[in-house]
Amino acid sequence: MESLRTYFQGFGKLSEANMDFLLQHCEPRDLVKGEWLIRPHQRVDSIYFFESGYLHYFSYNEYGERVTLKVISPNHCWTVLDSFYNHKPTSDECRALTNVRYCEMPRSFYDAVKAENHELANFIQSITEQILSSKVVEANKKSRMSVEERYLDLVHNNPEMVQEVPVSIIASFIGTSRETLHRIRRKLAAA
Amino acid sequence: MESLRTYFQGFGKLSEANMDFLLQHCEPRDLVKGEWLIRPHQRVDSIYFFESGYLHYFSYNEYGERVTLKVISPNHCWTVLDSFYNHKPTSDECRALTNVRYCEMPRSFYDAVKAENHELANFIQSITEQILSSKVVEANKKSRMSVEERYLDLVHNNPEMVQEVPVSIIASFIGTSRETLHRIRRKLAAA
DNA sequence: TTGTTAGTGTGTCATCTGACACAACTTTTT
DNA sequence: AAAAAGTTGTGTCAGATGACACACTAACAA
Repeated sequence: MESLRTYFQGFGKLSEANMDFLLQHCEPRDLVKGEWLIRPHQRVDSIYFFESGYLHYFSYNEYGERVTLKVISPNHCWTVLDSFYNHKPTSDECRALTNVRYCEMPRSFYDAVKAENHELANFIQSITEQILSSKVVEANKKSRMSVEERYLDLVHNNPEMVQEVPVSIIASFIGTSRETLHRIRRKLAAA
Repeated sequence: MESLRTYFQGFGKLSEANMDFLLQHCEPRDLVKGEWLIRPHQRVDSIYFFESGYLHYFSYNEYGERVTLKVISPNHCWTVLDSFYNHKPTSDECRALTNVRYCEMPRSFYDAVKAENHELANFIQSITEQILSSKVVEANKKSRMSVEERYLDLVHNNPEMVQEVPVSIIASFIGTSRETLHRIRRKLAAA
């Protein structure tokens, strides 16, 4: 739970009372490797914070091919925003790639936090703004990068993920085939 | 100014008094083709709403190549979020591709709106959430699409932009070269 | 232990793409 | 009107990529 406190502190100052109020309502939970966090066609009614482990967030395209949308790493908040904000089911899925420890904040509590007091409402607004901003910065950065640059970026910024997650999933995460990623790795190993 | 009212209404209900308060502080302005909205190394201290015309939002990579980050279409709000939220200069640029009519909401007013009353604060929070959600949905959608699919998507959803904006800029917007986009257009024209 | 399944390493080949070169056409400037 | 600058159409070619095929290894269950 302390990692979640640290995570929130990174977004700005918050009184101790409000911070405790926030943390009180986050349920700690576990998944074993292979379990689903999100099953297809369910509604996502919680925000998740991951303390340890990796998850695979994916969907299927019109040809039935699995498409990786994200590999979720520890120490981040995450949810299926479209489903969470708009109370609608998602066709996406999310499965544990390793054993996972996480916290769950149900929507009812998220709404309660926003209504509790000004400081908490502003804090949530600030988090939303910062996540939005970093999403856009990240998307811009990625749009400039080649597959090889994206892989090197991953090795540099998230070496543990590269160890823990199958090559085939990392390949689809960075937008290429298993074979092409393998060529890149072979080339880098030779150098 | 009515198009801005319609745009805001799309995000949910808002009392007439608050809607007027919101619209009162948006300054209508113009750009002629080729003028800069954002110059390199400036700080972006406003949110913009575009009523007509197209703009080119771009930066330069480490090799001095110009990279298109977005082609901005009418009836959307936009700003350089990282610069706006964090009060820091941006190295990006934004230039009018055609004559442009737009409204400007300075940060001072954005902050005042959030502090004005609960309804406005919630309204801003809701807009931020919806934009964040649609950003993620859009990024996921684009990650699944080939260059040709992205072009067809553009022709379908924004045919006017394809008419008004140079092919070379559309090409870099959808992440390919001028020549490759030309091949795609030739192929589609033949069919 | 053995069989099964999932994941990885590697070669071949057809196709796609980017870079370059240059001609044709448009728009803007002088 | 002439010149200059910007934009578009097109061919060639080398290099990158995806699809396929198959051997090999690791993980796991019977």
